[in-house]
Amino acid sequence: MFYSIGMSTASTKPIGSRERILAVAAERFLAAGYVETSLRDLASDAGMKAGSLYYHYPSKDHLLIAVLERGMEFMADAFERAAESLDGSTDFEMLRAHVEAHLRALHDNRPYTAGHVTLFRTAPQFVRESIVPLRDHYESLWTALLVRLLPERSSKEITMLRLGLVGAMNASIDWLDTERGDVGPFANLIAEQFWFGASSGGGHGDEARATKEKP
Amino acid sequence: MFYSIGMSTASTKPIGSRERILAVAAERFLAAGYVETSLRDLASDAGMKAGSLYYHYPSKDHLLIAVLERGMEFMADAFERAAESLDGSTDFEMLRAHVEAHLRALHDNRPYTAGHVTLFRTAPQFVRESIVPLRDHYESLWTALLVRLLPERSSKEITMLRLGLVGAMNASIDWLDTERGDVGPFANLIAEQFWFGASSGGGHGDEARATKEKP
DNA sequence: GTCTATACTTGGATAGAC
DNA sequence: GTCTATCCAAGTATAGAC
Repeated sequence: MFYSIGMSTASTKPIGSRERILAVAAERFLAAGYVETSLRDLASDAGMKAGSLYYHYPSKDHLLIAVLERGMEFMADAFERAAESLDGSTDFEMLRAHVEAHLRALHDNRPYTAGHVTLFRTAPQFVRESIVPLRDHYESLWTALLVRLLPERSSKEITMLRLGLVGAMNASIDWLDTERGDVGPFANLIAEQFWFGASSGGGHGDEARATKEKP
Repeated sequence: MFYSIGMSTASTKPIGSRERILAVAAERFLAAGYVETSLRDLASDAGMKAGSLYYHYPSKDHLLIAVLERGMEFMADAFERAAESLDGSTDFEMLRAHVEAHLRALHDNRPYTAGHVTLFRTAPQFVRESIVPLRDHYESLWTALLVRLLPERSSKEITMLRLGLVGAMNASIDWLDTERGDVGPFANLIAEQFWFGASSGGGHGDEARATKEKP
């Protein structure tokens, strides 16, 4: 089976092999797991034979690293783009915008980003070590945001809150079906719950529910 | 290497082989992953040879099923024990008690329960299908609790809130080091944040912070 | 209940032709 | 850049002795 981006006819500019391999790898690693995916599987998906993969990547590990790196790049880019043009915002608006950016980046680039959530923990040590710097960088962006929003919290509390928030957002990859990709309502719910709490069932300013219920 | 529960001398009643195999499997599966763990590894940890495992379990898959089942039993038991003796409690107290019960069960039986969090997603299909019923049952306990606490929420919102809350709690297995096992403060933080929101930095009733800061 | 020995399969990686 | 052919390692599972 061929990966179907730009492969329909020879007229559309075909995607480079290196990039195509990366795409099918992200897809397969996520769907079937890293170890369960053989290089023969990947080669088949990419329309070539196993041995040919080594012309583009030096090993299976390096291929996984490339997938995870790409995923982290998507996430960090989204965060930084969301950070622009938020100068006049309220604290909650700022939080909400970043939550939405995270969720959107997570789901719009699913094979790469969800792979990060799913595969990192069980990846070979060599792979994990290669990715840690990128991971740390992304975490530091969230830490800085939360410190800014919650200046009175201890750093331990900030860490816990960050992990809880990110954990809650990432848990959505298991079930949030973006069939028409509207993560907006869920972003609102998450941000609202994080900021105001679940017990305050909707009575805290219109901006919190602005896009939540559109009748 | 031998698993060290009750194996010091022949005087202490030795743990049965079947149970010992289960314990080392939970440990190894969590630490190294399911596929990365060979039956030879498990046998070595359990003090026997690979072939002997088949006297106790019919396959590697069944061994993983047994580990995950045990984990779910721990979790469900803890939830139901927490549910007793909570009749006169406030809503928040009830939530907090269940959060603490979940976290305590999660960390006190770590190899089994964390295995559930880590291994389920990447487990062979046959394994996943076998434990889905147990998983559903545990999720239904939380759903029922949240419905009771938040009667005005839609069922979709309840689902999202449950997944967010459980996701946040489960994320703690990656970093919460229970070196002297005090999950209490973290349970407070999670419950507080979920119920009152992160922005309300401590000004909402003493019961919320009762055990949080003990000077 | 545990051991030894082994059958059988699959996977990552390399070499050299085209 | 891709293919074919192949090497070598490792794993699950089985059979039968003790």
